[in-house]
Amino acid sequence: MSERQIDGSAPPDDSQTVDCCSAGHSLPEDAVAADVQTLATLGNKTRYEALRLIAAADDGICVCELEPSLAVSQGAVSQALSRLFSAGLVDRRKEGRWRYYTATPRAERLLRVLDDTRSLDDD
Amino acid sequence: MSERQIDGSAPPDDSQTVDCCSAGHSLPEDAVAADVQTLATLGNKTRYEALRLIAAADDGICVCELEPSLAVSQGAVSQALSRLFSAGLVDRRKEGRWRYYTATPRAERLLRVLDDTRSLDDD
DNA sequence: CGCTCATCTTAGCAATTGCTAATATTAGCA
DNA sequence: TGCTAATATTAGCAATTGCTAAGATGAGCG
Repeated sequence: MSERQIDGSAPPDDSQTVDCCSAGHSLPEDAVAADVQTLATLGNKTRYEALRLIAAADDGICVCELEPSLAVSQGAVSQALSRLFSAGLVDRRKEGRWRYYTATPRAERLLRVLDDTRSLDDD
Repeated sequence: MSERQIDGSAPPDDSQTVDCCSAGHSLPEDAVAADVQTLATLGNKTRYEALRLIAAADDGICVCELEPSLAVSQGAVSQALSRLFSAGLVDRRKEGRWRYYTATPRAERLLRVLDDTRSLDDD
């Protein structure tokens, strides 16, 4: 049975966390989708490391420089960068034959929080 | 062909971004793995929304309260919470028959950065 | 004790992901 | 213009994921 109702002992009081029919967190549906997309993009070793390398380079870095560090094929690197771009985590500029990638402020702040909280518990 | 070398025109100067054999970002392998794990955990709608709900509740929230808001089975909710816990994004305490979940500082800071940078570009 | 509720665990499967290999595109250069 | 280097795109496949359904576990209560 999954009738979810309490017989005599009530679980917690939901007078403030619940709005009308169930608990809510008040975030527009598309903001959620965008965040999930962003996080899923970074939740992959190739893309995460690509972003780290990009963020570590001061003035942008091109695909051909990234390739030797990421242990995947050229096509995979290109796919990773496209995905980072769609997620708003990198910007890119074309220069001659090369395409230079830079980290967006959003990406930089995310990386910073990860570093700041890795084994710490400040707030 | 994948011989990756420049004939006459050098791509960028890699005198500072490259260390010895290729570009590096100087993060221990297990820190990378942990971060990727954390991000992948949040890169899923069910788990992301679960964390949002948990973070929105002041004093913890139990599974039975989460269930109606997340459009998945009870088992799936439980799995989501376990994953959030392993990733260090929530803490849990047992109280009577119920299990209460709270967000960790790390989780709270991640959510805050997401909110702060959603459509903005400050740094 | 035996029952019921809250939660967790597991097996199994459909859907999604991430890669490689191959091919396309675009820009400089001879 | 034709060649080559840099990057992007695509198809296809193995591996992983996320869910449901079913059963297991553990705590309170009569």
